[in-house]
Amino acid sequence: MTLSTTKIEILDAAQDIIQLRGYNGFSFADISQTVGIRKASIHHHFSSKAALGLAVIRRYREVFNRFLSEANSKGSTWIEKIHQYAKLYENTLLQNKLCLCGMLASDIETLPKILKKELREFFNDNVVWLSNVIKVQFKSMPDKHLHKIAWHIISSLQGGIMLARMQGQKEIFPSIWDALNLYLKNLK
Amino acid sequence: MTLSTTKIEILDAAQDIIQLRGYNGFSFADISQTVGIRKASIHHHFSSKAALGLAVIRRYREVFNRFLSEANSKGSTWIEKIHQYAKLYENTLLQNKLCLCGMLASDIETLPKILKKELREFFNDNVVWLSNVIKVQFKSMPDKHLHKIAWHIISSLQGGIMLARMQGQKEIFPSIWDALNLYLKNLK
DNA sequence: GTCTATAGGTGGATAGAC
DNA sequence: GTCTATCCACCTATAGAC
Repeated sequence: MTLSTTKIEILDAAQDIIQLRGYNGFSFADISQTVGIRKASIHHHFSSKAALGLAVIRRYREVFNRFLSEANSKGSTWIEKIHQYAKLYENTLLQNKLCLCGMLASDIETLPKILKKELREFFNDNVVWLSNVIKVQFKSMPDKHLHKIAWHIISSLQGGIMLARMQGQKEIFPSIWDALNLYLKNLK
Repeated sequence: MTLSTTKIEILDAAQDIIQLRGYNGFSFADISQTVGIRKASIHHHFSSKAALGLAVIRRYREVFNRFLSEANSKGSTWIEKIHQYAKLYENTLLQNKLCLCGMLASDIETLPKILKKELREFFNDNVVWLSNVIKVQFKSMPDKHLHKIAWHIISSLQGGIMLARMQGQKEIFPSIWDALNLYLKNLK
């Protein structure tokens, strides 16, 4: 499926604003200004705010999963793979943004139902990927335990990016990776 | 300072809604309905939305700090103290809410300046408390390292509560405490 | 201290011309 | 596919009666 330039620009603008200010902090007026079209014209491309939000999450999820696949094929150690995963968060922080889905996770109670579903699937993908990465090292570890570790990794990184940005001290984030790294190396 | 009943009810309602839906998801209309007074009457107690928000954070911070002081005087081990800290988050999750300040941390880009300042001080208090608790066990550990560990604990718990609520799987949270516990026990 | 009434702004969304 | 014009709901905030 090919997207028109305008459609992509709208998606880009919407994603940017959501990662910066959250779902309730983004409006058609903001996008209108960034893209350079009128509010009414956005509705030609996306029927509603929810439809636009859904499209943003879907695209983000696809891009994210493509990154994870590629990280897999690079043949590095399990720790290096998780470090690449962490770097993804750090790059986001350096743009003063949160992970799109981390931001939406805290907005969950105000989201249209269809967005909640897509959001949970994004995190399921993440848990599955991390679990598989860890499993290579700990072959006999039960899935339940693998998932626990995966959720801990995601929680630390999502919390870390959120707090480092809030505090205006980006150096907080790398130190969280250090701690996480120590935790992973002591696993058995 | 004594607060009138109405004032307290307004603070309670505002805090509840912010912990559930965030700063941009809370309105005078919501509070009006919960407390049972008209929107205009709220302005008699709090001059603006920002003033109300600030009062909510200040009170939360005070209550939180009182809890931390009490936890200190209970003479339990350092791990038990941090576990009590984690329990505080778990109780919040069981009400389907986020930590007030965790929620506001993700809303940071949309907050009035005065709220940002108070928010950062809340987290500074938390870092100081955790650092002091850990220092009892690791007396020669440099402050910088203590702060790293503190930020990691806060990040995991804030991220954990956010994700467990989002996923609708509250059992994710205790498993994050397990991981954190393992991390702490391997510190040296 | 609470009310009604209202101002002035912004939100998402729609109709219809071009 | 983009525009103008408009709708209605909701927002924070204020004036002034009671």
